[in-house]
Amino acid sequence: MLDDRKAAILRAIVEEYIETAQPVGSVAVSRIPGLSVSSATVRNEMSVLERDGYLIQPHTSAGRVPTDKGYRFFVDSLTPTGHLDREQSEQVRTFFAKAHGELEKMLGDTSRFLSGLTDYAGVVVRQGADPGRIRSVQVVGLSARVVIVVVVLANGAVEKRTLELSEDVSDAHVAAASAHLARYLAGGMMGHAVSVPPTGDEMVDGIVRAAAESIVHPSSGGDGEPQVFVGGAARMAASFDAIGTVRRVLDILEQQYVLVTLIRDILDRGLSVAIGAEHGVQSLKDCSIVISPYEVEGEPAGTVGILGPTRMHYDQALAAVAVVSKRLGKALSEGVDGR
Amino acid sequence: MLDDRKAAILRAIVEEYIETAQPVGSVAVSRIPGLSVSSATVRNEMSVLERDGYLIQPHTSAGRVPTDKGYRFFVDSLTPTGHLDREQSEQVRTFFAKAHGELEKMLGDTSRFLSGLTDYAGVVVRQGADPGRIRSVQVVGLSARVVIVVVVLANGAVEKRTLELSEDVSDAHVAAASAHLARYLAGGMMGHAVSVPPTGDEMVDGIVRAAAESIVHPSSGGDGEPQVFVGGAARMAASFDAIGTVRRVLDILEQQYVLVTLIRDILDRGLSVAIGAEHGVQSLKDCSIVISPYEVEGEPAGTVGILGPTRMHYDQALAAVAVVSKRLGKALSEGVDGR
DNA sequence: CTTGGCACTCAAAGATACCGAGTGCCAGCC
DNA sequence: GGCTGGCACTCGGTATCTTTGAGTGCCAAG
Repeated sequence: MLDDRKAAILRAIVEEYIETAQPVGSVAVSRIPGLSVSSATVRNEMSVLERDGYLIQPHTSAGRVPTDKGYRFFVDSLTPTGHLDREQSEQVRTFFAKAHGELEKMLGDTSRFLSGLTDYAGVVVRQGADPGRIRSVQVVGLSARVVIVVVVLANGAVEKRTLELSEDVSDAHVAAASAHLARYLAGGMMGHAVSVPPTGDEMVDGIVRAAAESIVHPSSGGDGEPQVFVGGAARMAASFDAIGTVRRVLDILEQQYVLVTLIRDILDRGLSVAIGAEHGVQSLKDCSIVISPYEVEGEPAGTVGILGPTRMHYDQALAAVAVVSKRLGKALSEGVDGR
Repeated sequence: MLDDRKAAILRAIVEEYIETAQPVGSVAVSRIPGLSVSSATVRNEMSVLERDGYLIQPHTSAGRVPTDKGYRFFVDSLTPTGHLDREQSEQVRTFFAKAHGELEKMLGDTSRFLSGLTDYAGVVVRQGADPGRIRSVQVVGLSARVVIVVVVLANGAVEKRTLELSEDVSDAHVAAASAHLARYLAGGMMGHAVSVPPTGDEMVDGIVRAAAESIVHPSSGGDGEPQVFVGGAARMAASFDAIGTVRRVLDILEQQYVLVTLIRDILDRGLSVAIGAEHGVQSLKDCSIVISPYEVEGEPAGTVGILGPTRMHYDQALAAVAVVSKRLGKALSEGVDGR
């Protein structure tokens, strides 16, 4: 749809604009090596590219700036090298060598690390259902009607669900339910249906049913919702000079629900990059998101991503996100750090 | 140290400046009701206040702006009404009526709520040691050398500590240690020393000792460090117009360690407000912090606070922070929401 | 001690001119 | 037909200068 020369010109303009944040003029483009045409020719091509919606002019007598469509073409035509430069690879290596600690801490650290690596904001979303193998289940009574279910997964994650029961239960009931659940759920997978046979005691079975339900159905109760970790939000401030833009973007970064929806949306569309207004969020029209899901033990467990200005270094961002998601998945699959 | 008239003039200037963010001139001050002096007199007084370090002039032929010392005088002379206005009280009521869920979620929500209430950034710090009564202790093996200790507290909080042992242990050892710890620690207080008698089995005792240590000594292992929740960081962007300032402040808000140290420092000095450069953090020289510790079941459990520009509405901030810390402590003391 | 008066200062806001990067278009050339 | 050099034109950005007015400091008189 774009002949070679137009494509080359468009790519050059996008690259130049990403680098300088200044509208790109025909003379600058005509100077790129490998394209030996005069600036007049470039001008003609550029005006076609503008007519077709790949570029716009901020005003007459200024150079051109890529539109979302222009960036999209650029990103799609990117040969995914998937390689970081030497220094960055080194950073990734040291980070994951040192990475350790609780799951949440690890994910938070990863978001900050991603941000430092790319100089944009880093995001890590942990999907609600942790697909780990259940290592232990325990029910603890807090008051006459409230019990808490604590599940320890093989990777060291601890899930808790607070349950409110419909009638008072005794400590003996709770203990019986705890033992019963432990017997039937240990070794199973979090979020998978498991049938737990009744014990015969109606009180105990009530607790067992509620607890099993809360484990199988991640959305019910507890912190079953996805967790979001945002790191390096401050770096967004450096990417924009309009204070209003910064504010709007930070605002979105705090609304975890919006972020999660947004990321899920991009994944559902089979994309790994969303540019400017492609995602529906008005406040992020000057931003792009680059994401990559990660898997723990072969099961999708979450997503890592980067939020930056539309004029971001897509190649680096894509590579960074890909590498980090892979390493993160691997690190988490290995279970706790001590092994 | 300041006569009545100077104090009145200084207060008027601070109030006016907080309201308008513009240097305050002598004419504006001379118009305040209750002070019937001419602008010339005010000018004389103002030049004395400047000499004494309460005010500065951005440049000749501009009005005056309060210094940190000026704000300090203002804050110290504030009669603490401790009352929020009608609408805000209403907001606090509804928030705490609806507030529920996991402890972490609750604290995060509180930080966001504080931010919404005051229009500055909200901060909640949870001190490392949760002083709750221990409801249950369990040790779960993750691999041959790694075990995780899960403690459920009476208020529904779940603490975990990952331990790496010096030698391989069997499941039987872990189970024995778990049972032994449960017997001796249940009912005790988190963070308090408890003597657990040896079992005689050296393997089991090794686990028991390590686990007990991690519970008693909150700093060792696990997520014993204080947790920080920051809400409404985006609102900081509205308070400043220099993009650099916004960046620096956001940066600090992400460095949890700095925040914790800073807040502890203020508390140690017996203050509840730190203005501008009073705290040592250079990046926050244009910010003030208003804090108030909260207690759960009579024991200090953390701190809530607000970070805003030095020209913040101190009376409202102080009242908001005081009310929220009290209500938060109460809400957490009541234990889980279901009761 | 207070006050009105007055000269002085200086940032901010306009006004004006200029510069130059960049465009569009055209006529000539390959 | 497509490419190119040339040229007139546009228009945002910068620099310079002026004006304006809020605000000060000081002084002499009340």
